[in-house]
Amino acid sequence: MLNHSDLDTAFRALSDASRRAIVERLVRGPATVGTLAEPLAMSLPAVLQHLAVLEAAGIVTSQKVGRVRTCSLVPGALAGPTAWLQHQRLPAERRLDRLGDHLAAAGGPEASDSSQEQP
Amino acid sequence: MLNHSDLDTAFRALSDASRRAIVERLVRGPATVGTLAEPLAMSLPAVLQHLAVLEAAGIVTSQKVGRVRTCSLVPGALAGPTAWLQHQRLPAERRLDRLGDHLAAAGGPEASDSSQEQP
DNA sequence: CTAATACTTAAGGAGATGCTTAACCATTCG
DNA sequence: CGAATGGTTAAGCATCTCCTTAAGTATTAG
Repeated sequence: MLNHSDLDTAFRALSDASRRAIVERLVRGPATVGTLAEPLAMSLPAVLQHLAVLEAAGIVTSQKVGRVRTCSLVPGALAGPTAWLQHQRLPAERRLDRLGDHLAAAGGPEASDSSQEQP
Repeated sequence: MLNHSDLDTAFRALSDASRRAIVERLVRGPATVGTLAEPLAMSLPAVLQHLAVLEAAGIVTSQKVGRVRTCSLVPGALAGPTAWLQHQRLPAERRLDRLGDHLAAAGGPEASDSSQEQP
C-alpha cells in the first residue's frame, strides 16, 4: 500500500506553478539554482524555499560543487502520484493503462518505440 | 489576488489524505455527504469544506434531492494532473506512455473517449 | 589582498488552510 | 402539528504557505 503522507507532500509540492516550472525545466536536464531562479519573477530565497519543498518531497536532488549548487530530478520520483491517479480512474478509463502495464510486464518496451524521437 | 491555474487547484485538492479518501470512496460509486463523512474522524462541516475544495477543483459534483446531497466523481477530472505528470517523466520512463498513446490512436478500446470531457 | 559571484540563513508578515463549536435551515417521519 | 434527520452557514482559531528584506557564508576572479 502507498504511504499517504508521502502522497501528501508530493501532491502538495506539485500544487504550485513555480515548483512545476522548476520540474519542467529539470526534465530537460540539471540546472543551477541561479538558472532555475531566472524565469521565476521572485527573490532567490523564495526559489530556495521552493527547492526545499521539492527536495523534501523527494522530487529533486542537488549537490554543491564549489559555490554552485546543481539541481536535478530524481528518476521515478513522480511514480507515486502517478500510480495513485491511475488507481482512482473510473473503470472505463482504466483499460488503456492496464493494457500498457500488461505490455510492460510481457517484454521490453524499447524495441517498439526506438524509431520515434521527441520533436 | 493570486491567480491559480487548474493544475494548482487540482494538485492542491489531492494533497490532503481526507480528500483523497473521499475520491477513493467515490470511485466505487456515488455517495451521500453523511456516508462520505462516516470514516473521516472529523466534524461534518469539515467534510463539507473538503467537498467544497474537490468541487472547486472540478473533481467532484453533487446534487441535492430532498434533504440528501449525493456526490459523485466527475469523469475525466483527473486527466489534467495525469497528463502533466506524464509529460514531466524522463525520456526513458516516457516510452511506455507513448506506446499507450499510439495504441489509443490506432483504434484501441472505445471506452476512453466517451468517458472523458475536455474543459 | 579586495571584489564579485552564488548562494544561504534569519526574521517576519499577509493571507490561506483545516479544523472546531454553535446555531440554523429544510425535509421527512410519527 | 412537533421531533428527528441530513445538511448548511457563521465565526473563530492554530498552523502553514509563500513571499519579502536584510544580513550572512563560501568560493572564485582580478
